[in-house]
Amino acid sequence: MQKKRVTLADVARLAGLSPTAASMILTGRPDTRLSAEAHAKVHAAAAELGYRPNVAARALRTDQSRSIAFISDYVATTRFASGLIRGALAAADAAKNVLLVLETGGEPARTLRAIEAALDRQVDGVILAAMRAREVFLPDIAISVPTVMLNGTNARLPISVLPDEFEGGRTAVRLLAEAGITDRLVLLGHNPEEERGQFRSEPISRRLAGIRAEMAAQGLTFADELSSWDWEVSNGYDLVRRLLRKDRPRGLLCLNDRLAFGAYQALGEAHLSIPGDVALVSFDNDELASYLRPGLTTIALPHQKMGQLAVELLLNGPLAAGERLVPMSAVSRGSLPATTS
Amino acid sequence: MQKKRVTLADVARLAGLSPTAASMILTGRPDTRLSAEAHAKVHAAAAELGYRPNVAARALRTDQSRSIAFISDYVATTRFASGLIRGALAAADAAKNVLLVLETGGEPARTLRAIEAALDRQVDGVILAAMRAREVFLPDIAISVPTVMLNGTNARLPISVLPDEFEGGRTAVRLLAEAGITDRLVLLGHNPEEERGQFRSEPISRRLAGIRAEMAAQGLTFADELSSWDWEVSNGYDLVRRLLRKDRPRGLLCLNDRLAFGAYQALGEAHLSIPGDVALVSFDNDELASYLRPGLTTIALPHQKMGQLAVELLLNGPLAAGERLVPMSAVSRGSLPATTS
DNA sequence: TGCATTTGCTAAATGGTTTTAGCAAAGGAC
DNA sequence: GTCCTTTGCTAAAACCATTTAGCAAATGCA
Repeated sequence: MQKKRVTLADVARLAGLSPTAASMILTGRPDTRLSAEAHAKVHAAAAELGYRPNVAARALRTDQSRSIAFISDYVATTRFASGLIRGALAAADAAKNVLLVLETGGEPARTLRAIEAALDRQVDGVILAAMRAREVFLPDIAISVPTVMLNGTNARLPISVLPDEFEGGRTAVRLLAEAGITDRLVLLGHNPEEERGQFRSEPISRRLAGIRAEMAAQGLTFADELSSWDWEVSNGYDLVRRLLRKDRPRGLLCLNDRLAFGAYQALGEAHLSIPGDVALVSFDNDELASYLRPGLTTIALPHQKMGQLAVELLLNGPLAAGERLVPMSAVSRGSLPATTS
Repeated sequence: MQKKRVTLADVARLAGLSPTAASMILTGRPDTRLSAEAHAKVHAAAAELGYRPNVAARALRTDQSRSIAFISDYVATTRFASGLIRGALAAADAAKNVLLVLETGGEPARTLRAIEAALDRQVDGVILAAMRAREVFLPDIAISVPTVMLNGTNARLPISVLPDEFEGGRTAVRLLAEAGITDRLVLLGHNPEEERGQFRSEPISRRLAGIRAEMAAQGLTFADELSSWDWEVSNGYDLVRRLLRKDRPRGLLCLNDRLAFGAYQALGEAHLSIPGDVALVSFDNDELASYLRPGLTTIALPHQKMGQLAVELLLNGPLAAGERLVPMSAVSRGSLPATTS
């Protein structure tokens, strides 16, 4: 007993006009010559019947579905990275679009399948997102709709939205310098191969480049650089524990918040106080940063803005090649001593 | 110069058959009488041309879009809750479906808009998800497709997938008892109104009910019950700090992992060791639990399985009313003393 | 008045698939 | 040889909105 869906023809009939007229009026065509009276009648009829256009029919005719695909390697691995989706969702919603979310696990075969599934559904655009910034796999298939990379790069698709890691790196160092932490400074998480851009992540190389640049500008040097391939909590803990056996740092520059959390644990065990004995600055503004005690001062990844920008780029095309860098801003909590100004 | 999309008519022409035949063969109709030769020719032609069906056209004709809507209050508020989406995504993908993700912020107006947007797009089913288990707003609109609640409840829509909180609560207490923690036991996060089911969350009431039931069964009582409206890290810290001023608990039963993390911080400051001085059990298996030192033993919310089940229910209909309870299993890390068996 | 233009609207085609109804040929029963 | 059934396939309608081309009436201009 499902009531049949209301179609445009129903609206037209009730308004005493043709479907043509109803369509033109409801889609708000600019140059039409239909009377004000006709407009009123159609709108009234549509409202009365609760008319909702059939998107499939419209898509068939116009090749536009008002939906865009968000294809990512992982869906919100970090709570914070889910900001990418959230930002995209908000921007899509604002433009009366809808997001098709697909997950690839980073696997080429699934990526291909995901792109095809999206294309089959007539999406108006594709966002290829990476939860952790890095070079992204792009299958060898022509994507016939506008496409942007989000938080990742690929040489074959030079349209991307990225955090401004270089400036972010500089900001972190500046924060330390401004807080008067200028010696016994240790870098946590650096990885030599990484820095040479060999592996993983071009954006992370930029983060390091920014750090180096600002260190030089401030005339500072690191007393030590502890490298680690993974950047998990346990790595931070192990590195700092080992460090504390020989040296006592004054400041720790951690390449992400999880490393910093590990550092907190090691410092706590050694009964060192933050920021009195050791100050910390970190990157990402992971959910963790606000949980720690004292709160962790960190350079935030602007995930939400990035997601939003990606959708806006797609929708407001045409797309120009190039990178859009979104600023990373410092979130000051308690892991740096208050500036004496 | 975009090559035009390959249509079914193209395939039929190449195969030397009618579109009717091609359609029947490619959709795998069971009772057709087309020859084996015809099957071979159509499949060959489709493969050669790289034919992909136009989902919009198919949706128009069949009212089925092979896509389902995942409408949630928040997208992955907790990193862990994103398991809901991930599970749904995996199950959808396995059935060659796609997920339309929409966020409502818990607002009635946005919820209504989201449902309409989904229905406009001919989704085959709707999942109404809540990131934090609770009573969910349901707008007064007829949803013409199969619908399930995920991690939330609503009296008007009695089809839901929920964690088995009652059994989960019992498991937590059993874990403590088995580890020999039977006195100076403190409950952390209980809220009297909550327990009476007045506010927020029916599922959480069940968690408490399970705890009470198993405590009684084991002949145990709580030495103290610390209540708090919010369950953030800082609440756990404050409560335990205050507790330590007068008492020293032997075991802490925390109602979620964030509270437990706060407890870790307070215990650490007081130089109490875990699990030697104080043992902890908690709920959720938030990402946090694995970061802590020692790791936090916690009763996991089976988010991924729940998301998967929700999609499977929709796809394998017909839907019977009722709750599907998904078991919560214990994840043992280091916050309980090893069992002496 | 006669012709051209503008105004206000509609008929019909279109998009790509599924599905209903049915056709022609072959085979079977008698 | 006739009639009925089965086999293998197709023509055409249907789904619903958009859009092109164009029609009839009214208006403008001389």
